[in-house]
Amino acid sequence: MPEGHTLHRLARLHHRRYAGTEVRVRSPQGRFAADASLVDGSVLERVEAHGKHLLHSFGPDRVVHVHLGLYGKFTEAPVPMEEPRGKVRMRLVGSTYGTDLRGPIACQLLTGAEVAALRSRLGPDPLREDADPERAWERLARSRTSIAALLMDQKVLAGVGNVYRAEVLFRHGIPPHTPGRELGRERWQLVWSDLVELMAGGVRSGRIDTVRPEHEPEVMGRAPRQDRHGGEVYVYRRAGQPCLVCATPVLTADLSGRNLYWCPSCQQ
DNA sequence: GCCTTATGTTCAC
DNA sequence: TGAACCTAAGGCT
Repeated sequence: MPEGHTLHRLARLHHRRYAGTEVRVRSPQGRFAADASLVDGSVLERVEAHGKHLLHSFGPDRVVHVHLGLYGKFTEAPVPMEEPRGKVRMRLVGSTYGTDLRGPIACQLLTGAEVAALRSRLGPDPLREDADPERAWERLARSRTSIAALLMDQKVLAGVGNVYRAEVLFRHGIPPHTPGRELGRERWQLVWSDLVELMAGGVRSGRIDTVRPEHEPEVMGRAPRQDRHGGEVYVYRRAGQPCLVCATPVLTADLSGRNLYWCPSCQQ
């Protein structure tokens, strides 16, 4: 589930639910227990996301850092909550709601300096006001690596995952193997502003929808369909199926361990 | 029920 | 480049 929009959506939700109040923080599973005891009963000051990283601040030197990885999930329930079921890494309970975290790749307490180090490893995040797309362009402009690989590199750009990568390249007709430095600055600016818009939509809806109005099922005279993750997309996980625009079969390939999808005809 | 797969990252070689 | 990690859902039998 987690590309950047998911984390920003969670940040927004957790801020609304829990910020400004004292919260109980515990680790029923135990793996986060020592850190949890250091913030348990404290006032949660704010929650924010940077790329796919979620930060719950209890003070400048007490920041809970969560990265969901591929499997991590938050669930929530009104208080009083039932006994935790399964492996709950962190349970955070406020006055009206509580939330359980399972299966994250990271859940740890960080100091201010550690948070700064984390941020310095991340490229600009299309979902953050403070993002500077020029920083990403500087990396792209001197790289022979494919744009498909660069879009997924969190040091270049923070928050884009496998779905947004495939979809934004399709929407701009960019062949995925194009070297970063051959993209051109103007094209990059268009891609960036499209990501800003697409991902903001993802934060609002909680799903990834990338199909333009003119290609929607009703307009194209085909049956409505949704990707497994709940949204409507052009090429992601549609290998072998006809392109929604030109009917050419969608291709797939392994690119450094991740599945890449594209239309060889629309993206030339 | 078992097997595969997955919107991710890190570490060892 | 490949394995490891953590969990759940879908497809298969």
